[in-house]
Amino acid sequence: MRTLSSELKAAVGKEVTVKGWLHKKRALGGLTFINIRDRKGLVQILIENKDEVEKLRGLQIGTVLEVKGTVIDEDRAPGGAELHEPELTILVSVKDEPPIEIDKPLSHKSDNLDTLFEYRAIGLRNLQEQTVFKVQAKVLESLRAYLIENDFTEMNTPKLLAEATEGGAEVFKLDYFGKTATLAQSAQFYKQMMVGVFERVFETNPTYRAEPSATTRHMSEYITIDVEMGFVTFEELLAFTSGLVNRVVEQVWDSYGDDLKKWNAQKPVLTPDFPRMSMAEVHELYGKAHNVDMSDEGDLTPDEEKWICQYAKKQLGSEAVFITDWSSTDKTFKFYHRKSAKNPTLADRSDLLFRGIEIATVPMRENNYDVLVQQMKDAGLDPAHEGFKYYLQAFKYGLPEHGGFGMGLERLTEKLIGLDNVKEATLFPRDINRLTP
RNA sequence: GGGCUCGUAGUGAAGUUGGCCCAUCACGCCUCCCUGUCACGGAGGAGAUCGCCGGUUCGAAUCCGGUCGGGCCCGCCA
Repeated sequence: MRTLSSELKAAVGKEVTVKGWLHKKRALGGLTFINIRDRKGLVQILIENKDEVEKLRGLQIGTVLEVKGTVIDEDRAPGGAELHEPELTILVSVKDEPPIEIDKPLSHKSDNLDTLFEYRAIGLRNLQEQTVFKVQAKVLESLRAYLIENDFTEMNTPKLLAEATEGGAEVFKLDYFGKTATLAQSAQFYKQMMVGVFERVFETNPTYRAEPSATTRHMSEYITIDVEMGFVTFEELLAFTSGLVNRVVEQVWDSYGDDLKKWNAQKPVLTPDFPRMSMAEVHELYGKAHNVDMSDEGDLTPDEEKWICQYAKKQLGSEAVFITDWSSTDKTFKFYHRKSAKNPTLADRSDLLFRGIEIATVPMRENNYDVLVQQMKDAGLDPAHEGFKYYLQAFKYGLPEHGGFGMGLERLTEKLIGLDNVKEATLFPRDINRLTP
């Protein structure tokens, strides 16, 4: 029977067997301490027998071990217990030393990220590094729970598509049995179609963009938390999204608050329902503060996103803020967005900014078939095109008022922890320069 | 796509107004000492043709040209 590091304290006095990786060795002469890493953490083992210490000669960190020993209650040991009089069995001997540290903080300087990714499989054995992805898994777990509690059906839609028709981003093209296929730039069409079936749907799957971007916030493959809900008003949608982010933050800090201290991560200050600021308001405030005229800008500049988040934190008491009142007459308007009933030159759209970056677009969709077809035509698209045919079916045969969002999982993880680059929050990042490991 | 910037042992850094440098420091590694470490401590040691190619020079990690590979910002985009 294998005992895990987390179960050690409860097994005081017993003889147990632990299995894991040699994580650290400290030889003090007659005393040698080693740490064994397993999926729950570390076990400290005190070795006094010289023959047992000799078994490790020539073996490096990463060696897979089985250790039988007696659990001793010991205040001086991490976790309050350790193994004594151990008998070591080498399961996998490792003679090559790891290329990067696994027991010291790794450099996350932008110049060194390449090294981090080059040795990703080893570097992540570092307990501090693991935290990033434990947090990310918790983000997914908690938002999934929140969505399921709210009657959402989880689904998976195809990522291999016949053609790019959504517009906007560049897409990847690949050979598909002689035809040209594209990789999905979003689940947009499918999640809307499924509103007509399940009312509330979500998925957390990869999204592909072929944009030649080289920034700290873009990748060519990333996970989108795609959520779509029917019979919802714009206000209800924004409130629901606020609730989801709040829930994620609470659960992440409940589970990993201690580990996050090592990253100097501060728990986000949030209001239950995030504040809203209009695009015009942001341009004006930023313009005044920087003595520039932003009124002609349709979108937010990266610097505005950073600035307005600091403003919202100080003035509105929230590190998350919705930017509303987007134009419906410039390129930021997509044909599937809904124009505002009160003012048709604006769209019922909002971007969710968090800690200086856009983490989600949260718009209402045009659900009237005739209006949607007209907006397609206005955008220079052909509603009769095969790429739109199946999408439009859903509307023709009845789709209620609906809206949703696409939230970037890695960006959310990055900002929760306070990392500087979205790639640090990605297990194996894909960007314009990197396709491996 | 545009601008800027970086490349020195396995890792992270110093040196970059040419010569004190066949290259310095820390971590890691090897040998030895050390009975409570937990970023253990101490002594010693190995490990780098300074990304690559060419040029200038008596002399190049350092200057110049080219080239390869990163990074940051902007644009695109989410």
